[in-house]
Amino acid sequence: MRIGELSRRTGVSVRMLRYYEEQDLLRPARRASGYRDYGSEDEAIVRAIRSLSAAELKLDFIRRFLPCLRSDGPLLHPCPDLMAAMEREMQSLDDQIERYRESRNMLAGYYAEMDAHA
Amino acid sequence: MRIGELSRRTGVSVRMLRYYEEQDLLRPARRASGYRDYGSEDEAIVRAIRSLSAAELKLDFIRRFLPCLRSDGPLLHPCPDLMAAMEREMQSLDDQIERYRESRNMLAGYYAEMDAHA
DNA sequence: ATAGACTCTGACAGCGATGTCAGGGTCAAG
DNA sequence: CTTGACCCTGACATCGCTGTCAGAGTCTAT
Repeated sequence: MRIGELSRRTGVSVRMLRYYEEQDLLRPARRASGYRDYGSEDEAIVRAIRSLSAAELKLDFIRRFLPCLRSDGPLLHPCPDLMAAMEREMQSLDDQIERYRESRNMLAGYYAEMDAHA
Repeated sequence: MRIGELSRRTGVSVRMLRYYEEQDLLRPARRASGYRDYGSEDEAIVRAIRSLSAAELKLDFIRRFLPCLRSDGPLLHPCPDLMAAMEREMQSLDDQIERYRESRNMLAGYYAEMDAHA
């Protein structure tokens, strides 16, 4: 499929799809015309990328998961470096979640206070 | 106190303290020399700002809480606009937390898979 | 063949939070 | 009075992601 269709299907802008390629996250085939030609597995990849980057994982980091994400690709063998990076990343996600919780509570506190004074 | 001391106490860079002022979050007095002169309540404000912005609340939004944060200031009366904004913000924090959870789980899944293949 | 929708590349702009540098005052201790 | 630490302003740079624009092909349906 061409880029427009993939964009429609995934809700990711054409611009970003090109950017993903630039970042080496996608490698669509090219037609004679130069048009990008995406396979159906790319749709799943794009969705996975969105999920991961919705939690502020950098594309730089996500790229290292490509072998995991590509269903057809070789199984990712356990690379110690990558696993260590993942641990750090998970820890940092946990921390971030905790910070979000605190902020949420802080907001809720102010909110309740205001509400009481209403 | 001068800016350097406040910076040391809060762990916030001098640059950022000036930036906060630029964003109208702090309004230190000025000495004849032009030096900023912070009061002790500013320390608490800076900490609160850090907490809130650690959860990616924009300074633009945090600014609206200033009357809440300033202990000496007038009690914030319940402004419907602000309360609506807070609701949106809390909702968006909840969403964000959820996304982080999903990503964390996704990562954990990959991690476990790798570990199993080790 | 022509219009209209689609695609290409390349470049520049903007977000918000930060760092950093330059050129210049201020102040306290020796 | 000089030195060193501190402060001032203003500006430019960076990060990653995203939009947008321009100029130029491509493709499809009439």
